[in-house]
Amino acid sequence: MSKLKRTHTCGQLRTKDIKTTVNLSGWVNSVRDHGGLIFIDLRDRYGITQVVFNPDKGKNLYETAQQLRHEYVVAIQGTVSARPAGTTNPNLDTGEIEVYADTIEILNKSETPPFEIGNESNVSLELRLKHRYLDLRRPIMQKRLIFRHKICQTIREYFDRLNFVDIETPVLTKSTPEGARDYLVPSRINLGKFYALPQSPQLFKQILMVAGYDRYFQIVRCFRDEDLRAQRQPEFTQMDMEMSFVDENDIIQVIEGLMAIIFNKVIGKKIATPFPRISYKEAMTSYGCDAPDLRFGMKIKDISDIVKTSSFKVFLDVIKSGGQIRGLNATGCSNYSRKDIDDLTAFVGQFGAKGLAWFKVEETGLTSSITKFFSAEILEKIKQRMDAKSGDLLLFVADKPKVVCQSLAQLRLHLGHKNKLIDANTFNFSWVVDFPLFDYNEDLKRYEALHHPFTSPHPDNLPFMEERPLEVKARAYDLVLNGVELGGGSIRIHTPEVQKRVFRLLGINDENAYKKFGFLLDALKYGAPPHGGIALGIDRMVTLLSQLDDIREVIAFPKTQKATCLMTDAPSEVDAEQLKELGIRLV
RNA sequence: GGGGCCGUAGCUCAAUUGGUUAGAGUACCAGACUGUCGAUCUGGAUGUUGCGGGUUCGAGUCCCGUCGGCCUCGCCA
Repeated sequence: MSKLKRTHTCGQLRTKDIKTTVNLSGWVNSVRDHGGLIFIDLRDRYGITQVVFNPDKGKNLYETAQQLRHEYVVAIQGTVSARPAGTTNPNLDTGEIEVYADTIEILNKSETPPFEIGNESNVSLELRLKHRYLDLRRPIMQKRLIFRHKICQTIREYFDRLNFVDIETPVLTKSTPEGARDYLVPSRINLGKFYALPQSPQLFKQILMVAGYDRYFQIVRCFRDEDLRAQRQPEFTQMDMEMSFVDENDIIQVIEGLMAIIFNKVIGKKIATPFPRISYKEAMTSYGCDAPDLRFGMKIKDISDIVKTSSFKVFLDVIKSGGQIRGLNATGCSNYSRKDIDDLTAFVGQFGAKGLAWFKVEETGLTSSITKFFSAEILEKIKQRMDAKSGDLLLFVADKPKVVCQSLAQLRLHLGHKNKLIDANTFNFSWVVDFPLFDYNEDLKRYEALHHPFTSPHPDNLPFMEERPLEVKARAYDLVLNGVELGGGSIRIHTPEVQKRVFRLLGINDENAYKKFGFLLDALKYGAPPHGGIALGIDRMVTLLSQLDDIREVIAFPKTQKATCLMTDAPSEVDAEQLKELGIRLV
């Protein structure tokens, strides 16, 4: 260890410290060698301080200073001095002062780094991930991870104050059907058997409610073995909580309070609560998705009823086969060229839409290559339905509801960004509520849980659950921020009877249910209190609050799109001996 | 599993319809310089054009394959 134990950080010294002797430690950010005078910027995570080396202070000192290069780690001792008039640096918090070095110790040298440790990063993500220790050394990355820490710390303080208990749940647990693909871990002691890494601690937190803990929370890692996206990593972090003796509003209130305090303490902003609530049906009808971005309008409208009397075969065929015609008003976009519209058509094509019908709104009325199929009366009705004014462009998709929803939802976002309708500085929270409990999977020909199989049906719907499953409402709620699902939760089923009924509807017979979820069904038998909770994606939350769009920017060691770690080279092959012990043979 | 974009000096990029010795900025190295702070000035060194094959008189450029990174559809209760 250095004899020069640091007394201050590199972001700390001010004019009031002038004439004191200090020790600083840090990384050499830059060297400016004037021959007879050497300046270095010394950096640590608190800031940058300029250190001056003068040959008058001794030959050894000066010769050592001449050896300094980028990212050398040094400790110096020196005197804090006012900078001469005209040489202060307003860009540095410490720019009024500098430290005249008396002693320097090179604690470690550094090879020339593969990229510069500045705030500007033109460097490829690939290189950043490979040398993540250097990337994370950049002030901007340190700021992001510290920001994340502060959010997590605020969450912990908040829940602690409300009497929640932080309880750890297993990482080696049981593989369950449905949901995402599990990451599996072979068991050496039980050859041929596997643990799964948790997709979430869902069942454990419910069990904790049965155990009487009443209020649980955890900031916890979750794992899902699915393909990656900019917003999706195979391992991610959730703020997970569960409460007993509550209804939807209790959970919602606690989370609104949490978000308000995070904004207040971490960002210094006030946000209005309660957050608006929008039904799943309204979200799908007006925005085409269950996590609508409410920062701008451009709502989706249905014109199926209007155009069913037209002679446009494309529309008529779609209606006949149970589809719909919906569209949106691209306000002020009637100047779009043929190519612009072709591009939009290609855009919706990737979501399954076979085409994009369009009308330009002009003073004289609607113009398009397909107006001849529509009577003047129909065109007028379309214009009214779409609130169209001269200069607008109306875009329609005709297809199955699912395709229409997805392509219009994406088109709406696309146009919102393209036409700069979205204020990037607003934080728009909302709750999406009144979800259906079940969804019908056409491919598998069976019902699936929209949320998860432990979500409570609305009690009023229990009598007809088996007869009309799709009409059953779930006691579920999703928190949406700027069009991104931050998380979701529900009031859970707390009786074995209802839980078994839901399993049966999902095609899980009692025998299988016991095999997979017996511990839950058993637990529900022994006095399970009514309970519910929610989980929020921390990575997404931090990303959005940092106004970034890639969760890798707020995760210290993220994986690539192929789910590898470029720094450690995980996953990697293992010794034949290791496989043998596990009873595993590669095929 | 499908579709798309990208890969040239340590880094970020350029290189005309395929054309002669693959360049620039920056970083790096050396020298000069006592008030710089993106220091400056002078000089220098730096390439398996990801890899393999093909087309061609000639390939960084075109084609096929492969590896890697990214975006996306499916997938993600």
